[in-house]
Amino acid sequence: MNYWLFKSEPDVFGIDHLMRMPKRTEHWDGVRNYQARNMMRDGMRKGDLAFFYHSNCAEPGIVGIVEIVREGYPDFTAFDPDTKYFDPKSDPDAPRWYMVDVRFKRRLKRTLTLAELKEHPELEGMPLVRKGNRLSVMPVAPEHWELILGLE
DNA sequence: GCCAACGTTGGC
DNA sequence: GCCAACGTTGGC
Repeated sequence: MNYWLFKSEPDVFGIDHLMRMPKRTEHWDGVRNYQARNMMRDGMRKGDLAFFYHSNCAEPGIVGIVEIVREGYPDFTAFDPDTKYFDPKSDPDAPRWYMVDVRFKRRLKRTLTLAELKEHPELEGMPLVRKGNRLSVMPVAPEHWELILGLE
C-alpha cells in the first residue's frame, strides 16, 4: 500500500466539504499537472491512504486522512466547456487528465501545520516542505507517514 | 497583496 | 530545441 497527500483550498473544497458529500466520497477533479496526473492514473491503488492538506489559507497544514476508493479514470470536467477545468486538448477518446475517488476516513485531532512539519529534519525529503513546490498531489514515504501521525 | 518558484506556451 | 514571457500556485 502507498501513501499520498492531496492539497486543496479549504474555501474551495476543504475536508468539511468532503465530509458532507454523499458517502463522504468525491472525485478529485481539476488536477492539470502531468506529474500529479501520472500519480493518479498509474500510482494510486484502491485502499491507499492519503493526507488531506489545506493550502492557501491562514493555517496551511494536514487536517485529515482519506482513502482511495476508485482508481484513476478520465477527469470528465476536462470535456465540459462549462467548467473552469475545461481543456479543449483533452479528448474523450484520448483523455489527457485523470482523477480518483477519495473517501473521508477521519479528521486529525488537530491541524499539523506546515510550519510544524518544517521543524522536523526527518521530513526534509518531503516535496511538501520544499520551497517552491507546487504539486497538488504527491507521494508520502511510509516513514514520513508514520512520523507525521506520531505528531498528532 | 506581494513575490518566488515553477510549468507552459509560442516565437524563432 | 532554446528560452523569454506569461500565468499560476501558495506561503507569508
